[in-house]
Amino acid sequence: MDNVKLAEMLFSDVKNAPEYYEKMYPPRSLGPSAEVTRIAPSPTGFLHIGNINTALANMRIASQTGGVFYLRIEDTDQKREVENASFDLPYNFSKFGIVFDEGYCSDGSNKGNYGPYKQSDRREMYRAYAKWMVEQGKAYPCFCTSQELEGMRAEQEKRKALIGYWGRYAKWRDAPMDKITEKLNKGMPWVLRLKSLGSVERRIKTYDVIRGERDVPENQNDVVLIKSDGLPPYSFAHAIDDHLMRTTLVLRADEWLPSMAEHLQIFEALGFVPPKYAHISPLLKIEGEIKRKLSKRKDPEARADFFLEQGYPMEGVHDYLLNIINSDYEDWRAKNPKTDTNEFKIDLSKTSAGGAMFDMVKLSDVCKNTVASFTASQVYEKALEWAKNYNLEFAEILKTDKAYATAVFNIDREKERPHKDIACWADISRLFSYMFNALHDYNAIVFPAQYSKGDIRAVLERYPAIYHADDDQQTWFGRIKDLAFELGFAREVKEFKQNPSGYKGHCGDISTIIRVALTGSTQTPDLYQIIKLLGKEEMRKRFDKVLSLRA
RNA sequence: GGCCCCUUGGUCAAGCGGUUAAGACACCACCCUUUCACGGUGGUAACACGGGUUCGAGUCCCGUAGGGGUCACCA
Repeated sequence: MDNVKLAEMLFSDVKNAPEYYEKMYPPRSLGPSAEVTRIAPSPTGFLHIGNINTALANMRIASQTGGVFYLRIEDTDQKREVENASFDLPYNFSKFGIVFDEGYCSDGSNKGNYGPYKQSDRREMYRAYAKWMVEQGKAYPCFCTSQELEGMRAEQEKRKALIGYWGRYAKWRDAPMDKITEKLNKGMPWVLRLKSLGSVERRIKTYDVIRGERDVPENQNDVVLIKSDGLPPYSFAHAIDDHLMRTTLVLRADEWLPSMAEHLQIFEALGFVPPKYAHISPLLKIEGEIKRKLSKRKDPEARADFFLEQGYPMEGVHDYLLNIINSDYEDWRAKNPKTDTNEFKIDLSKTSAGGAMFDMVKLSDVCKNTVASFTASQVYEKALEWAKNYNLEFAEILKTDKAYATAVFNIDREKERPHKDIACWADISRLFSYMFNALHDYNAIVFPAQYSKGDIRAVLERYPAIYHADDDQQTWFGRIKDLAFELGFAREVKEFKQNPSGYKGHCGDISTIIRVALTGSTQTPDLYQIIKLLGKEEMRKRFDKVLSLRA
C-alpha cells in the first residue's frame, strides 16, 4: 500500500497506466523474419563516420528482411544538446544515403505509428512506467546529493570496493516512508533508482548476434531510472522505447557491451521481452604504434562531414563500409559489378568482432572504381553538385563551358577499361587543373631531372610545327616518333631497350616532355585527347611560357 | 583498479580439428601497350606468446602479454 501512495506522491502528473501505451503501440504485423532496427543518435551536432556505419548496417538489415528502420532522437540530456541539431539529423543522414522508414523528421514531425520519436516528447510514457515500477516496489526515490555520491565513490575507491550505488552504500534503498515524505515535502530534488535484485556473484547468459554467447556478472547497482529533471537516462529510455517501438534488433556500438546486463535487468523488471542485440566494433585509426578509436578531435576523417567535403561518392563509401561489415562483400561486388548493392545480404554473424582500421587508401581505391563506372556527364553533374557546396570557384569554371568540361571528363572514360583516377570530387580540380586555364599553374611544372635543357627546348620549339589537329591518333604519335629520332631518341621503345647506349631515350621521353610542359605531371590520361581539347594555340602558348620561365 | 571485449601479412580479412594458411588494398618486378594509365602475370609479407587437450591446433581449453571499451542524474 505504501508503494502505491509513494508512487502517487512521486508521479502525481502521470495520467496513464502502462497498459494504455501497450495498447497504443501493439506489436507490428510484419513477416516472421522481419527485423525492426533503429539508429538513435543524440543531437550533439556531430555525426561520426561510425554513426554512418552503424546506420548503414541497421538500414540494410531492416530492408533485406522486410522490416522497418527508424530514427529516434536521444535528447534526454538537455545539457549536451546543441540547438537545432535534431532538425538537422535526418537531413545529415540522408546526405550519406541513409533514409528512414519511420522516425523524427527535419520539420519536427513524426513519421510512423510508433512515435513520437524524440525522447523528450516521450516524457509521460517514461514516467508512467516509472510510476508502475514504484508501485511494484521495484524502484525508489533517492535524495543523495552529488557531493554525497562523490564521497561514496571516494570511500569505495579507498576500500577497493566495487564502485556504485549498491548494498550498504544504497542509503535510500530501504529508507522509511516518513523520511522520504519529509524530504519530498521540503521539495528536495530526487532521482528514481532501480531496486536491483542482481549480484555480481551471479552470472547471466547473454547472446550477441555478432559475438555469440557470453556470460557476464549481473548488475548489482541501483541505477538511476529517472533523473532529477524528470527524464530518464539512456538505459531506462532504451528499454521503454525499444519495447514500445517494437524493435527486434538493437545493433549499436560496442561501447554499450558492458551495460548489457543492466539493460537486460531493466527489461526484466519491466516485464518486457528484450530485443536481440548486436554490438559492432568502432572504426579505428593507427597512430604510430597504437590503434585507437577514430577521434573527432584528432582525426578529420572521423567527422562524417569530411567525406562530404572531400566529395567521396556515397556509393563508394557504402561499398567500403559494407566491406568492413561483411568482408565477402567485395568478392560479391567483383562478381556482380552492375547489381544493386541492396541485393547483397549482410550477415551479422560474419561480422568481425574486432575493430577495423579505417583505411583511407582502400576507400580511395573503392571510390575510384565507383567513379570509373560513371559516365562523363554523371561525373560532370556530381562534381558540379559538390563544387556548388564546397568549391565555388570550381563550380563557376564547370558552369562556364559544360560541353568542354564534360569532354575533359570523358578522356579515357566511357570505354571498356576506364581510367581510374578520381576518388572524390575534390580530386578533380587538382587532377585536371591543367585542363582549365584558370587553375593551371606554370610554377608547378618541373621536368624530370633526366631531361636536358637542350632537349626540352628542342622538343617545345619544334613540336607545335609538326602537330596537326586532324591527325588520327596513330599519325599523331608517328610524328612524335619522327621528332624523337631527329633528336637522337629511339623511335621505338624496343629499339631503345635492345640498345640503350645508342640513344638518349625513346619516343616515350618525347611525349613525356610534351606532357609535362602541358600539364605539369608525368601521369595524365591520354595525351592525344588532352592536346586536342586544349587546342594547338593553347599548346603553343604554354610552351612559350614554359620556355620563357626556364630560360 | 574491477568488469567486459579483441588479437591471422603494413591494412581489411577468409578459415569453424588435417589447407601448399584464400582474396582485396598497398608495395615490388615483369608483361601488354605508340606515351600515361587501364589490364594481366608473378613476388615480398601473417596465425601475439606460453602451456595443455588431441594421432594432429590458426581453429578447442587455461594462462600471459598487448590493445580497446566501460565503471555518471552522458548517450
